[in-house]
Amino acid sequence: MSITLTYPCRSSVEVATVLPYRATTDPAELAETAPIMEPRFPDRNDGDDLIELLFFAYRDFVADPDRILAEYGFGRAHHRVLHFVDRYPGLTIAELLDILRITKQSLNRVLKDLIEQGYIAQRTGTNDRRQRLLFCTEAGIRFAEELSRVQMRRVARALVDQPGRGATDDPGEALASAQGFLLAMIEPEERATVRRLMARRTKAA
Amino acid sequence: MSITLTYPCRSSVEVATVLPYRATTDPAELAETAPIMEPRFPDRNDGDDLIELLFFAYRDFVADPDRILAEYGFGRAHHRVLHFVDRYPGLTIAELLDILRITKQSLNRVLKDLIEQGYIAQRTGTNDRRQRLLFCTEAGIRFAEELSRVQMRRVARALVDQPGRGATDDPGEALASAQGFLLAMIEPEERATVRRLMARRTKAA
DNA sequence: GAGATATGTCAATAACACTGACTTATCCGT
DNA sequence: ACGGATAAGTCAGTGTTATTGACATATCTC
Repeated sequence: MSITLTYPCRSSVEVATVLPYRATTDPAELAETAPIMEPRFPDRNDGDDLIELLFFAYRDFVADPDRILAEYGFGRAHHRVLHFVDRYPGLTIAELLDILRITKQSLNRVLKDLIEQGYIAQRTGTNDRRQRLLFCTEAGIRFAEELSRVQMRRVARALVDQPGRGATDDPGEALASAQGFLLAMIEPEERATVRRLMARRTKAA
Repeated sequence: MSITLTYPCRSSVEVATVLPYRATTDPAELAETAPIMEPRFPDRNDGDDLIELLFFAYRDFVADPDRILAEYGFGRAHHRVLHFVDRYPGLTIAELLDILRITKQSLNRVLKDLIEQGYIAQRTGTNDRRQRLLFCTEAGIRFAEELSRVQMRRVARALVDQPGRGATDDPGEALASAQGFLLAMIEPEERATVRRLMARRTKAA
């Protein structure tokens, strides 16, 4: 029942025919429910390892800025808002809500803090005057930069430090494969949105 | 001042001589503070991209189990405890606290819920009777498995789905490089601990 | 002008974390 | 066997981040 197309050398991921989950009972829709190729881990430890590594990596990844934020009396939520507003100036509230996946009320609390303390400023939209476009102030840019620095350092080191990678290995490959993996971890329907967003970045090289 | 050892083809990570940060002012210790090779992104967009991708990947990664947990009336904190106890039966409270990086009080709240509802059981340590060894009950194992399944699926797909990867590419390589990157993201002093922990896994292949 | 949209705001609640202080049981070295 | 250290449990209070539901305002679009 499970056609293993596994690749020769080692246990990693196999592809098996599996009936895809459908929320419908509509016969017309179910008719087109052909078996699809569903990837599986022949050794579930490989999957568990990756799940745990993601947990540990994220744990330490957020610990860096947390230390700095505590000095300013802010939390992680403030960091996320500041980060995205810094990187995508002119972001609207709706866009920010879609990125962060929190409610308007949750966003408002932290956004209010950042505006009141002069890190973020609002401007009424020009095309659509209902929108509030968000921008970082000078202080906001500096703050975002300070937070970014520690995370940037960790990520840069991670690309170079990888055990098993020789000095001859191209870190550009490590970067590309990390980006590829992380992008593929994103919900498929959201990938285009993320790509579109990231294409809007304004920082100079 | 910044010696670029960048690799030919594309902009990714360069290595520059940088004075490492030292918390000390002790001259003896400072004397041995030789410049070390500090990796940098020549194009900071590469770093920012990776930081954001990690955010988005983690956001969607935890969203899967969140939906299931909500049905049971549990939260993320319960999932984390259940996951680690399931995978490392006999885990002690102290070990769990070190993994999760939360306080005893925070752990106790969720652990109590899981014990009261029959997903986790405690046994007094045999070597050291002060310790409480944690184990999943049958129900706990099933619950953990249900939560694991959706995350496993996302991770397995991510290794196969990666855009730019042809069908000829070895997903074993994708797995190895994702593991390498995530492990390298972990605080260096913690990597050994994580490796040691993961070597203790008990699940059959 | 009507309905949809973007934002802001009120009140109440829950999940998850923290600090600080204290207790109990057990282990280990002298 | 005593004393200090360690593992765990617990009490009370607090803060951050999130939630829901309801409603208000301004603006856009047709």
